[in-house]
Amino acid sequence: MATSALTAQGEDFPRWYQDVVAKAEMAENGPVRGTMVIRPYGYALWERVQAELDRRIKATGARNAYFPLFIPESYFAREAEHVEGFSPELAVVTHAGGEDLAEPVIVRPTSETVVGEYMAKWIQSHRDLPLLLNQWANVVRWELRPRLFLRSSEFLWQEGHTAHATAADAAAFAARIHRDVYRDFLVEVMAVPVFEGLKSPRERFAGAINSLTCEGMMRDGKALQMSTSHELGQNFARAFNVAFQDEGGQSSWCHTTSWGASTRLIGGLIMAHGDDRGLVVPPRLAPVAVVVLAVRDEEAVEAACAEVTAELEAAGVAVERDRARGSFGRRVTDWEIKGVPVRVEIGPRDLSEGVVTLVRRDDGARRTVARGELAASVRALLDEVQASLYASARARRDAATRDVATLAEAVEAAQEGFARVGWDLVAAGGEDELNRHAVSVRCVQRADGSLPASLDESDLVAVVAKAY
RNA sequence: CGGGAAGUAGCGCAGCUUGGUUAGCGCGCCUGGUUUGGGACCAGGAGGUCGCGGGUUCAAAUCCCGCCUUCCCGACCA
Repeated sequence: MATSALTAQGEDFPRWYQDVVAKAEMAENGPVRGTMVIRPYGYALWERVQAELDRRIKATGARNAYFPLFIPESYFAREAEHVEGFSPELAVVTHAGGEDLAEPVIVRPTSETVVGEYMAKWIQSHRDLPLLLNQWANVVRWELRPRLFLRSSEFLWQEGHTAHATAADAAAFAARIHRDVYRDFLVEVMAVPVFEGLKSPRERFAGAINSLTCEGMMRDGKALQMSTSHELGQNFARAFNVAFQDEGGQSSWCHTTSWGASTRLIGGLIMAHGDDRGLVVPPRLAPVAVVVLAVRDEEAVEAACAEVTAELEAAGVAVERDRARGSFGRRVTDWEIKGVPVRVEIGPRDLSEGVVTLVRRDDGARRTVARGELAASVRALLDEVQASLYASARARRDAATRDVATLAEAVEAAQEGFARVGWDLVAAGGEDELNRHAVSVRCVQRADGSLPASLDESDLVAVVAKAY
């Protein structure tokens, strides 16, 4: 057996991450610093993320629309915190069409401003509310320290924007998106257990009055924000005159929300489940859930592979037949790096016994099943793998999370994983102390781990960690 | 943007300290053959402005200066 194709996680985690991204043929750097070329396999994963999120987003009643890439610079100036938060990472077009522009144009880092402008036109009456929009788009935030999928100067995402008549309605909708779109997707599809909670005022989105987050734990113990949902209060409505008349003819500002998840989720997928053999993709997310491999290049074996592939396809399984040349071991390794959850291996021995061999990517366990039970066995095995990935991610996360009583203990625990410490302690000046040690407040939650209604609740707990 | 490390074939590297024939090695790639139940082997072959620009020198991958890029740590962030 040859040496590993990848740097071991324990040896150098960031290097391992890069190796996986490269060797699984997911993405590479673009010619301009911070840009990313997403290769077909990486994009197929993103398309699965899109499909699952889009379905859930539409189920909430939101509809897709598209707003322009270019935003007038003046829009940003209208919301003070927003412009302050984003100005360091804006890309600005000052020259186009062969001359200097009268007003510079911002390449969107997010679209609250331009959406606000059009919401104002579209909303007159309480009957126009709620207005529930989503867009799939690229955005640009100039990054000083780019990293494929995790931090690139241009990335892909969805951003939802909604307008409501009341603060309570806006808050309820943001919570619904958080729960029914993001948390449900992360847990049920991506098999990533999440810490959910509210962002501390310091970690909040620029211009929001409240931010909800799903935080995942990566296999090196660091945190990754997987999604955010923001209550924007009336801040943007005021800045863009998004107003409506109620039943009594009274005019008031709308309450808006925004919420997003990005290609960063692919980075989270890699780091939440990946192991020393490469990527590990949960079956429900996998663009290829099953790969069928011929152990030997023999006619009868190839014919059986073709039959099995067709049978699984007919059974609704995302199956691909391995067509690569080279030794069996090499082909196996290549599919392992790509994280395909289940392999069907067929060789002469299987043929003579009327069985096929099924191998799990996550634990390497193999079993043989009768040809007649193939489709049912594969489906059951995929469900098993899905459940098992979530369970082991959950076990790792719980083992690396400590409840502590002091800031010093929290900093110490954050060297290896997450710490849960009283929010009162953190809010009373403790956040500076944590930040000095590169530890940040990932979210604030109730003691039982549930989502609080506001930071004003008593006995809240801060989940703190080092973060990507 | 601050601190550190590095740029030599598609990828990973050696050579640089002490300047001097035709710049090497592994993987990958191409051709042919033998192989294939966990990263196969043999034979032949292609592939290089040594990151870019300038300087020193009879002579620069090697020494000097500037710039660019990448990676790590920090600040910022989805």
